[in-house]
Amino acid sequence: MPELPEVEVTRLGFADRIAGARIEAVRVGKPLRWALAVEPSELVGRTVLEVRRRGKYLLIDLDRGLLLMHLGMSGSLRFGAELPAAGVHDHFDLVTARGTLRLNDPRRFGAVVYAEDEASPLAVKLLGKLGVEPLGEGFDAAAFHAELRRRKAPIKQVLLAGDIVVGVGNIYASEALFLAGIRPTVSASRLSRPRASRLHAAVKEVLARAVARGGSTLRDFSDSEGRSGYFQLEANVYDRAGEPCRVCLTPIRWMKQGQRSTYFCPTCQKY
DNA sequence: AAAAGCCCCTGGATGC
DNA sequence: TGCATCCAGGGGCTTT
Repeated sequence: MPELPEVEVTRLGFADRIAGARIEAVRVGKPLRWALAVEPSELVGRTVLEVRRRGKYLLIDLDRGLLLMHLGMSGSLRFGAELPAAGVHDHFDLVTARGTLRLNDPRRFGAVVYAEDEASPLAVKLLGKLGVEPLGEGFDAAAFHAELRRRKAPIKQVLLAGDIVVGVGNIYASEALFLAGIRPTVSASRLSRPRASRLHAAVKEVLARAVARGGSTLRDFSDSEGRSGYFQLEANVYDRAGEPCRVCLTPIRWMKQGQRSTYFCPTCQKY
């Protein structure tokens, strides 16, 4: 579920409130993708400094060490002073003096991992190969084009890989390519400078817009206060197979690319 | 180095 | 109603 917009909306919902809070207890449920890598009791007494985001990871800085969190496919975070008793899919609780941060993740592709610092081997393994932040200063159209020219894989899969630019998942890859008028199957290396530029702008636009709409709620995404997102209501192609294109009325097409669904308009995205 | 497949796991929708 | 199949916002790991 969570791509950059959902992760960022989640972060914005609790970062300010948890900053400065002392950790009172840590509860772990079923195993997530990786082990926590620290004894939960060792975190008690530490203080949360701030919450950052890198790609789809959340980085929770403590006065010593940090927690790396990932929501996987089905994860969501809640933060509140009076959460109900933990349910079967609540697999991590960070209980602080200001409230509890709780990870709910039915499929358990998500993760919570402790690292002493960002240079630790574990943190480097997870964060080291990430591309640039699409909403930051480092996302440059010319550099983006230069990177794309080195890749022969289909542009959709190159966007998804996250090693050139981070945060673009399955929804927003399809949406950005629609906005840019680019067929998802074209080799990244064949995009001209102007077309790469359009894609660069489309990625920024679609992600920023999705953040403003509170993300996309297709099944179960909700933010740290349980609120749904609304971007899905203005999706042009994602999950709209067979429905008319909002621009030209051609039925939206569905296909598989590397085990993931891709949606596109065969008319607006001719090549 | 890059690309393609394979998994991890649970639950909802669909079809017979 | 029951059961099988397919699909789902990700991404690390292994193999070509």
